[in-house]
Amino acid sequence: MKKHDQDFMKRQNRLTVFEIIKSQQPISRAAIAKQTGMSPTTVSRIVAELTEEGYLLETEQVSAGLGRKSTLLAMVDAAVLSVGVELDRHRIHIGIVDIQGNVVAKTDYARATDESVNATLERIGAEIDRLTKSNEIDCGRLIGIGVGLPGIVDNEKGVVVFSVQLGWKNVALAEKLKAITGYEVAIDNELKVKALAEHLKGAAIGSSRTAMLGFGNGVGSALIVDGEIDRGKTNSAGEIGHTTIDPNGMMCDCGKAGCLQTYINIHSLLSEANKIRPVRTIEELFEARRAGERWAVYLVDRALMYMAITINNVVCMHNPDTVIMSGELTDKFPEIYEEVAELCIKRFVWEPLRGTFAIRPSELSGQGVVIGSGLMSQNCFFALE
Amino acid sequence: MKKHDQDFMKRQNRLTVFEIIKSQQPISRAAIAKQTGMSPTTVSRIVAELTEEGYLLETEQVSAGLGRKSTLLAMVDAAVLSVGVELDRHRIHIGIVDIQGNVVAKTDYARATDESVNATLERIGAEIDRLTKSNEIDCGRLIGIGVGLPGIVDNEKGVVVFSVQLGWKNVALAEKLKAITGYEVAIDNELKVKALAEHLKGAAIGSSRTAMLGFGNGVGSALIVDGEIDRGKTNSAGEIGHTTIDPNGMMCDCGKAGCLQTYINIHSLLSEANKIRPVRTIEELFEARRAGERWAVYLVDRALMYMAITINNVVCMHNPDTVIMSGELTDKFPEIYEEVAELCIKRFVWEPLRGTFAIRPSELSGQGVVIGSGLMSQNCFFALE
DNA sequence: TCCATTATTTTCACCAATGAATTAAATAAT
DNA sequence: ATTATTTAATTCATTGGTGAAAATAATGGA
Repeated sequence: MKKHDQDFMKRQNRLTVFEIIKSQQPISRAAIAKQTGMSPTTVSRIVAELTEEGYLLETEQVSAGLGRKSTLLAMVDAAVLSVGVELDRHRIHIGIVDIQGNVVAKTDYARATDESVNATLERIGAEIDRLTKSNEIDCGRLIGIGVGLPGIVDNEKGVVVFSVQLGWKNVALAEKLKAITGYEVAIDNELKVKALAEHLKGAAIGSSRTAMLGFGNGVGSALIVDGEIDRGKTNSAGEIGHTTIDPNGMMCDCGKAGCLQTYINIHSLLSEANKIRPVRTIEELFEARRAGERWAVYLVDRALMYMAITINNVVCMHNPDTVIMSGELTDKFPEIYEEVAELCIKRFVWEPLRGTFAIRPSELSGQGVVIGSGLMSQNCFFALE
Repeated sequence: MKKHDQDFMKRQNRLTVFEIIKSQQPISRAAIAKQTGMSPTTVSRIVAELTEEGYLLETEQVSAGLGRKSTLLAMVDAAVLSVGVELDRHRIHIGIVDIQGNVVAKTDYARATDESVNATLERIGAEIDRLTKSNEIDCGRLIGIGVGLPGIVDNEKGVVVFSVQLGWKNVALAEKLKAITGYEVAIDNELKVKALAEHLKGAAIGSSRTAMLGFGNGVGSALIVDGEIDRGKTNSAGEIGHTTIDPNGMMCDCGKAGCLQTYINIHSLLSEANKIRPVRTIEELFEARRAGERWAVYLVDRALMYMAITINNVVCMHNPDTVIMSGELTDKFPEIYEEVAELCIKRFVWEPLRGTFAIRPSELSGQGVVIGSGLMSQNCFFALE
């Protein structure tokens, strides 16, 4: 429970006006007043402030029937910029993201899997520097850096608690990167920020409850409730890779039997396939399936079935209005989306829940993490300031 | 996004002070000021108001070391009363609940399973009337009625969307009961209010993320996040009875194969048992298991295993700090609690999640719904007023 | 032209919260 | 016992955001 003083009240109202303009622009002062219940006085004052500070712009005048025309307001997209970083084992993507989630500049490069934390961060710092300079970014408008990475991440403390993929444990990433770059740094799990990106700019715009599923190397889920990332008590919400799907099933790397990820994971699929025939890539496996080879059909069909089951189980627990499928599997083989969605609804979803949600493919796959982490860091900024 | 004006600010601060006193009483004005960051002036004014209105009481003076003694403040428990109703197929429990969740008066009676909605509500109204009169309850302090029942319930609209157990569909329960009694009525799913009760007064006090599991006739879960019931987009969050646990498994009543509830449900267990030997009650089944009869051991062990799996899966998705086991099965056979909890942690929980949560048996089983629904209706009151 | 209508700005009063100063009541030091 | 110190609570004046009403602006229609 927070103290509510005049200052807090003002900041909240500013934020409200700001968010409305951001999402409904162009919009008039009067419309904002009507929608929020604030007095026109207040809206005008806040708008004047925000304009003064360079966040807003009056665009055209429009007549809404009778009476004086309204003056429409719009965001100055470049008024707030942030950096979004996708930090993966093999590759790093960096982008400059504006207030609307547009990527105004970007770069990416390979990362050596054995590179140290410090070396990785130094390089990121240098690349951000290069990127801002070569694109003549107004660094005065750059308010922070967001980083999305695989693993359990403590957003509040800015610490990577545990990342199997990166091999990191209790790394004070935000602090270190801030020391290097000078910017505020917000970090989070990559699937969670990706979900945020889809909610703000992708396939889940307007959704008040978005469940994101990631099928790739590992299985994960993330939930956005009323625009907020649901992180769980210890930042592990959505770690569904180790939900038990078959207590008598295959052994998982984690030492338990029947973990979900054992049946969907690209890595697992390949190692299962290799018991039958040498298969190097997931593409080969899907090719063999298309060719109708029994073992490939079996393996992939089973994976798709478990994907459908996962969607159903997530829906039962979370009751979302939108489910987004994403990850390496759906990126590489977009045709499976329809198959899984149909299978899920026809075979697994309980009748009363049918029609309460939509299943959609990710729309930002390539840039989701960059956009999401960039926007997340902007949220942190506005929450504080 | 809500409008923040002075009035809102005042109500929020009042609420903050109120909640702190409720949960930390007896406490001094100074301590509240320190904790909230409000000025002593503000706290004093709010306390004066609340005292004036009869909600608070100065108790004793206590010296906290040096300086002037603090005057401790406490709630007047009977200042706010509400009615909690547990509405089940066969039986109805009614209680008068004070602000601390104490049941100050109660009654219960059988309900004919074919009784109409109106007859059921008329009877509830009459019983509430009788209860308040015979216990000399100050009806001026009675601010509302809360009802907990099985099924999908739209709390906001006050409508029972769908209840298999009661055979109701789209019943405007809150409206009807308000028309009969004159009191404000808040309704919700029984497991959800039970979770709220455990959070406020039972096994999950102090938890910021409580997952409640109900194992009985049907399987369900409920989640309390920061003291708020998580209802989902269409009030179906936690409907885990129809999560798919074995795609090639037994048929469920719902027409799908391998639903979780098919393996845990008391009804299912009995019908499975009866394929082998006539068994009338769940007690007989457990008795047979204790006697070491193979088929009974198999059926019950399988149910317990799926209960353990359910806990694991809920933990993976929600990442709670506390998991509460409740329901007819754990009420009747409390010994299974240890067995399930141990099995869950040893066999199913992923290493990084171990130690992040506690599994506890419900502490309010008999009165959870009455207390929870009563307290829920009080929350609604304070949120509005 | 004048009037009704709607949008925006200006002026001003209101009031919740705050901070400084004060009063109250205790303990510690002398 | 007396004084200094510490903490609690109250009193009073100030601050600042908001809302209400009036003023101003701009438009379409009679």
